[in-house]
Amino acid sequence: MTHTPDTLSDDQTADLAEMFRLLGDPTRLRIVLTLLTETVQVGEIAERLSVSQSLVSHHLRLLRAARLVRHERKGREMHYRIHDHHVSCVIDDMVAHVAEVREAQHTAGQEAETA
Amino acid sequence: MTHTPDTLSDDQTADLAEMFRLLGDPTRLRIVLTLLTETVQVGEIAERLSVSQSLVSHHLRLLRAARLVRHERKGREMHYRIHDHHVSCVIDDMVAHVAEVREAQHTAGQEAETA
DNA sequence: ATGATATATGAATGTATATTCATTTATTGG
DNA sequence: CCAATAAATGAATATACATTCATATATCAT
Repeated sequence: MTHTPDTLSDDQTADLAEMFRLLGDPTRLRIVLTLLTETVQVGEIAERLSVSQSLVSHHLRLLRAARLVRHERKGREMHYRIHDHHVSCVIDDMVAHVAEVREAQHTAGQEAETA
Repeated sequence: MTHTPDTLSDDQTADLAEMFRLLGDPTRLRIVLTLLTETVQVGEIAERLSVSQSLVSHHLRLLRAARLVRHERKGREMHYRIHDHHVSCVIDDMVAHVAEVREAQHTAGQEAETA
């Protein structure tokens, strides 16, 4: 059911947590979602998400370091895109999970989430 | 390449970020990893990870609310396990990503991570 | 009922970090 | 070279939240 070895090294576990943590911030996640299907330059990301260019840059630096996104210079512009399909997969799976949870919650009506 | 619609509702995006955030804490992630292949009771999780029972309980509550894990009472014990295969998939994919990043970093030698 | 075990909860706190603002570094065109 | 545009960086701050400690709830055995 899972290919993940049940024992990961401390380093691997830390890296894994760090990746998830990076996607765990709403602004940063929205940036990643923006880059999921397109290559977009910094200024336009900021514009689309209505956040400051500075903030986008700060976040992109972290996302780059974790290789969640790639960048390439085109003149004065920096073009960013998702790093690879693993990242897309992770997000796809999580979107599916969220969808299921929401469905379950609707089905369950207004009961407490976890009884 | 991705099935994720490029426009998610604000709520969906928030939920998505919340899920990732939950996996983004090292302790909480280790708890989830523990439950990836087995059903384990609270006390034993605490023991295996060498953290307090209280802390494990606090984390499990959050993981439960997000339906990242399920629980079932067996006498005085609470048995926890991963909620569903989506969660396993997310982790598998991310493990693969981390593995690739590490490989790339080795290959690249000691250059700066993002030039 | 009582004591013992397993888990959950609440409040308090220190730390990590998202965001802002000001500034700096690149790159292009004149 | 200069001005203009695009992006990156550093420092400062306010806030969120992981952890601890003390206590409460639940279940079982006697």
